[in-house]
Amino acid sequence: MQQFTDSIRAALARHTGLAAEELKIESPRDASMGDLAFPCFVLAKALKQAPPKIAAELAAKLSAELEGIEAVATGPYVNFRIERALLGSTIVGDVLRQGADYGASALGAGKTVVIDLSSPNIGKPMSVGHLRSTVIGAAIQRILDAQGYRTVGINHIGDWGIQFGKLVAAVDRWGDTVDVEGDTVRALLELYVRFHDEAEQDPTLEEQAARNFQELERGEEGHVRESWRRLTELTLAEFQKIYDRLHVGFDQIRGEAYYEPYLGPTIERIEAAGVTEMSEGAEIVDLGEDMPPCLLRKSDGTTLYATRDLAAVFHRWEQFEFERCLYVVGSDQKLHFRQLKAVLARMGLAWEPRVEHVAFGMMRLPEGKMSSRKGRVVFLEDVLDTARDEALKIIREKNPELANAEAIAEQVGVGAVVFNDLKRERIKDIEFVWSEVVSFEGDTGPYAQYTHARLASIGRKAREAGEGAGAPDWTALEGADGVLLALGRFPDVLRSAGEHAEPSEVTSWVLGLCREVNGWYTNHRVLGQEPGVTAARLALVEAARLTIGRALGLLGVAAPEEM
RNA sequence: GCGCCCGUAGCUCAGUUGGAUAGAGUGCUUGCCUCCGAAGCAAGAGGUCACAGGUUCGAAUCCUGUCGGGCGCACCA
Repeated sequence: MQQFTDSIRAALARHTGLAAEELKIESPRDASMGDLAFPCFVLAKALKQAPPKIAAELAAKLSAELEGIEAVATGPYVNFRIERALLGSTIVGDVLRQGADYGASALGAGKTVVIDLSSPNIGKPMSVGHLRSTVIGAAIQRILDAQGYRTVGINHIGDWGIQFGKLVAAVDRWGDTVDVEGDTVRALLELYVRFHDEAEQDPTLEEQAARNFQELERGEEGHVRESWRRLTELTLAEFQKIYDRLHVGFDQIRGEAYYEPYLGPTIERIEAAGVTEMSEGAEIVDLGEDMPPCLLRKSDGTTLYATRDLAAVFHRWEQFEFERCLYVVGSDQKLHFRQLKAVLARMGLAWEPRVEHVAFGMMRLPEGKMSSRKGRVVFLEDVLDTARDEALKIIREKNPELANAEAIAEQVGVGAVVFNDLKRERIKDIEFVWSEVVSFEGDTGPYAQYTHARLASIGRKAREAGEGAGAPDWTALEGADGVLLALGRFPDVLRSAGEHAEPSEVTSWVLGLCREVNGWYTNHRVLGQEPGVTAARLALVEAARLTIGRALGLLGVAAPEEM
């Protein structure tokens, strides 16, 4: 596809005197008008002519010199129509030649992108809210990987803070009433809630918690640290089961505790930049009128979240000299990241713009905001299980002979949940509605998986029948324009999705491709045609299957051959 | 109160970074399984792009204001 836009751009540049990069080539609103379009408004001022006149003149000149591309003026637009057989052979050829690499590029060669994703808290359950950071971050990482970036996915575990003093105190008192070893997360949640309930009557609890955390901060290798370490390990092991189901891995798993030794030097570094001051007994960086100051050290001398994040970002810069450092964190923390960046800016660090908060909308329940304290949460594990069970039910009904039904139900169910989370623009809030999450029809992951399975099935049948050999007759792809153009757009979609850190660009594109493919093959039979016709259509089927599978893979959704 | 984000079909969302007659899914009403998998396809109805101004050849898109919703606002993370 790129070759067509390139040659059109080059020809336009020759005739208009504008630089090729300035010429915006877009798609016509109505596909019947052409494959590509150039609006002539930009030239009107310079040439002092009406856009329709410019379009007519350009069309005449370009038609003559572009091989295989017809240029027609429609009002103020020049519309380009690529010769059908050429379009088909070029795009299908590109896809099949590049195979699983189609859409990949070397855009990011030699550049590193650090991605902070998932980042659950020890002692709290992984809710459907954490799902967002995990699947959005992982999709962004895969999309950037495909463009040649070196990516470093970091799971920044919340394993520090006063709540661990509370947790250790609670386990010490009531640990034997719950199953900490076997069902860690639920047990710790129960203890945490109990701690807060009983602390209202018993002030010694808060005192104990504070002593515990102080011991932890001192770095003392005693009972508290031992207990903290054990709870962390048990929780992480439980989280790992979910990461396995989501097929998400990390290059680094680091708790906030990792940065403890760096906190002192971090504060010294900020002090050395001359931007710190004391205010109400706390050490702060003043950030002007626009936002509250950033607190580095509380009046009792201990550090805060922001201090640890600053330590982490310095550490990451020194380790990687990243091109971008992406924080896939909910939009409720926007102010925090604005402050973080403002501190870096005040320090005069040139790399500050490379730090980006990739914010995403909040997951809300119909009855209100989620709250683990009020028991108003949906556990991710339950969601995945329910979706898997629902998928299995449908498989038993629609495809009872399917081998490995359980394994495929897992792929479909988890795929539905993941895809649903990546479907809309990430900044938008989501209301969690069960019926939407376990829906497998329309704009859903299973719809894309189904399309993939159908295409795979046609390919299988062709191999069994020994069809598809011989020279393709590319004119047999008439009516497949929508599929071809969608396939041709894929590399651009990936680039844009990476640039914007926006996986939804890939989901909505792949749904569009699937819609085109489904429409096409219900009207154009592949098998049992003239050999040239079957060969061409089969090649398109294979190209579409590969690309859909590839796109789903980047999103973290499995693409089964049968379902 | 202040700041940031969101507002497009009954509902959930796209809308090619300012371009042509605003599109999907879902729900509703229909039609299609002797024909490569009906988790599918096709058709119909459904819109003052929250509202009011402004910027220009052109605005759902940019600016200002209003309304509605979400999130946040120094010693939690």
